[in-house]
Formats: sequence, C-alpha cells, structure tokens
Amino acid sequence: MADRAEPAVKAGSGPEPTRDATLRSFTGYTMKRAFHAIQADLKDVLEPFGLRMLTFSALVVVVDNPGLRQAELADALVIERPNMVLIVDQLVEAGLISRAPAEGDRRAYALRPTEEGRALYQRATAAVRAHDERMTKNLDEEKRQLLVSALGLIEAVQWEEDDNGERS
Amino acid sequence: MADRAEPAVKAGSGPEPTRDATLRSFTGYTMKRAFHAIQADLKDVLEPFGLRMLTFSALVVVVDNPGLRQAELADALVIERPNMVLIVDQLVEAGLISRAPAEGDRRAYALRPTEEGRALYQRATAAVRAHDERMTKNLDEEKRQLLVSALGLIEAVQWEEDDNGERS
DNA sequence: GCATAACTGTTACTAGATATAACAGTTATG
DNA sequence: CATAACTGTTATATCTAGTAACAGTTATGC
Repeated sequence: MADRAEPAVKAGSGPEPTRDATLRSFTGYTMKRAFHAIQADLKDVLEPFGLRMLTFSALVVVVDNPGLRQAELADALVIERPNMVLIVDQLVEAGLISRAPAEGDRRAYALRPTEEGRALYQRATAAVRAHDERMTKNLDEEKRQLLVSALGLIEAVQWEEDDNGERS
Repeated sequence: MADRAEPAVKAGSGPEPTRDATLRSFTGYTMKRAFHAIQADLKDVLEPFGLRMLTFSALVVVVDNPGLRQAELADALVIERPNMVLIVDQLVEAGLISRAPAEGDRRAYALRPTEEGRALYQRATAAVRAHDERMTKNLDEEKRQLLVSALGLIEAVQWEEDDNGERS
C-alpha cells in the first residue's frame, strides 16, 4: 500500500504476472472476460450463416413464436424497440422472416419465419449448440447446470429491487 | 414444427410467456443477460466517481501495478492498444494517474497513480465490491466460487485451441 | 361520442465498445 | 548497420445500446 516508486513489474520478469488480481475478485469482471471469449467464438460460428448474435437470437425467437410482434420480440430479448427495427429489417431482407400486418391491429406487424428461415434456424442452432458445448467442455454437466442457475439468479436480482430501498 | 398460422401468443394471455426457451439452453445467452444486468447496475455505481467500467478497470490495474506501460495495461485488460489511448487520456485528465516517460525506453510511458487516484481507487473499489455482493446475494459462497471457477474455465478454452484442429 | 392517454413501428441522434490499418519514433536483432 | 519489431498514436469502421420525438392507431375515462 506504500507508494513504492519503480518496482511493480519489469519487462521480462515472467510470462504473465496476473496484473488484474483485484479485478478477478469481482464476479462481473470474470464474467466479462468469459463472455468476451464466447462472443468472439460465436461471431465466427454465425458468420457463415450470415447471422450476428442479435439476428440469430431474433430468428430463434420468431421461429419458436410465430406471429409475435416486434415489440414482443424486443421485450423477449431485452432490446429497445428502435434497435429492433434494423434487426428485423435484416432478417426480412435475408428472406428468413416475413413482416405481415397483424390482423386486428393496424399498427402492428406479425413476424413469421419463412421456410428458408426455419431451415437456417435448424442449421444455425445446431452450430451454436456445438459452439456452446465446445466453450463449456471443461465443465461437467453438474457444474454447467450450476453456472446457468447462478447466472439466472444474478439476472433476477434486478427484478426484485423495489422494496428494500437499495437502488431505484 | 408445422407452420401453424396464428396461434403463438395472444396479447394478454399471460404475464411473461418465456418466449426465449431455446436461447435459454445456451450458456452464452444466459451469460449475456446476466452480464447485461451487472453492466447496467455497475454503470450507475461508477457514475458518481466519474468512472466507466473500462476506466475503473484501468485505474485498478495501474494502482496495483504502478509503473507499467500502456501496452502492458492493454494486455492485462484484453483491450487493443489504440483503444487504450482514450482510456488513459481520460484518467490523466481526471488527475487520477500520470503518464511519465519510462526510463530506459523513450518510446514508452510509465503509468502511475496519483494520490487522488489512489484515494478514488479505495472508494470506488469498495462501492464495486458492494455492488458485486448485491448482484450475487442470492448465491451462497460455495455457488459463487463455482460460478467464478466455471467462468474462468470457459475463458481458458480460447487459449487451448491450437492442436486439436477445431478452430484456428 | 370524444378528448386524452397509451401503444405500434419508425427515424434521428448519441454514446460507448471493439477492431483494423497505418504512421513516426525508438529499440532490438542478425 | 539494415531490417524487423515494438511504442503510442491517429483515423476509421462496425456494432451495441439508449433516448427523444414522430405519425398512425387503439384503448380509456368521462
């Protein structure tokens, strides 16, 4: 804690001196690094299909919930409606989903997958599943379940913070 | 799997029908959502200190490793060198760290925290620790340890993929 | 009924993170 | 000493994410 002048790390003293020990004690930092690795790998996995993480996610939700509206899709993916427009545009232009007028509400669109969209869904989902298994290959199934469970509990915290007066 | 016409979800049929069941089976998707929640909360935590996630991380590493260079800092945080410039600029302008010429190498700068930087480090780190404990309050210590361990194993996958011929 | 509020998708704009190419100055290597 | 490699930097590009504001449509309250 004293203000030493020059010690710290000298070039070539070791391979990787682990300079982020303090940050490693934070769950969020460790998660950021792990997610960064997943993101980079997944990007390469989806590229051959002409998809990004967001367009893949949107396609999956539309295939699983044909007929839903853009606002519902945005809610499901926790994306703001304005940001949903370009994502849906891209999927429509790629011929993977269709934007048909929703019957009974002239404001809204009903999103449905095309045949092509369903076919790509199958192939892309399989590739992403393989990617996921590759990224978690060092975890046994029990640990992977615990990981997903823990992540769910962390995400849920934001929905329960209304009465204990901690954060608004 | 058949191409049903209109079923899916009708407005008002339920509160939150869980339209992303398929995506939930992917570790990366669950992690993205959890990390998104952490990011949003952490942003609010750091704002009073005039820090962002990246500037906070950089400050912590500089305080813990006084004298290190920008390239070393970038490596430690897995950030490209060009992106490090603005982050260091911001910390220098805020008077939290100093960019002094590295002795023995006229190319490089040695980064060191100022007194002000060390003081803010203490306060911000405490706030982030509280934030981290709040986000993981639904996990007992064993589960939290398992989470961090699992995240580390996932991140490590990218460093061991050179000989099994899966991905370049 | 009808004024008002709320919702739909959209445009425009902003801020931030991340990545690459290319550069001048400096140091290391053969 | 010529060449390669490294330092920080600029410029540029893409993607994510968020807010404000809008016209058209639907729902609500009186």
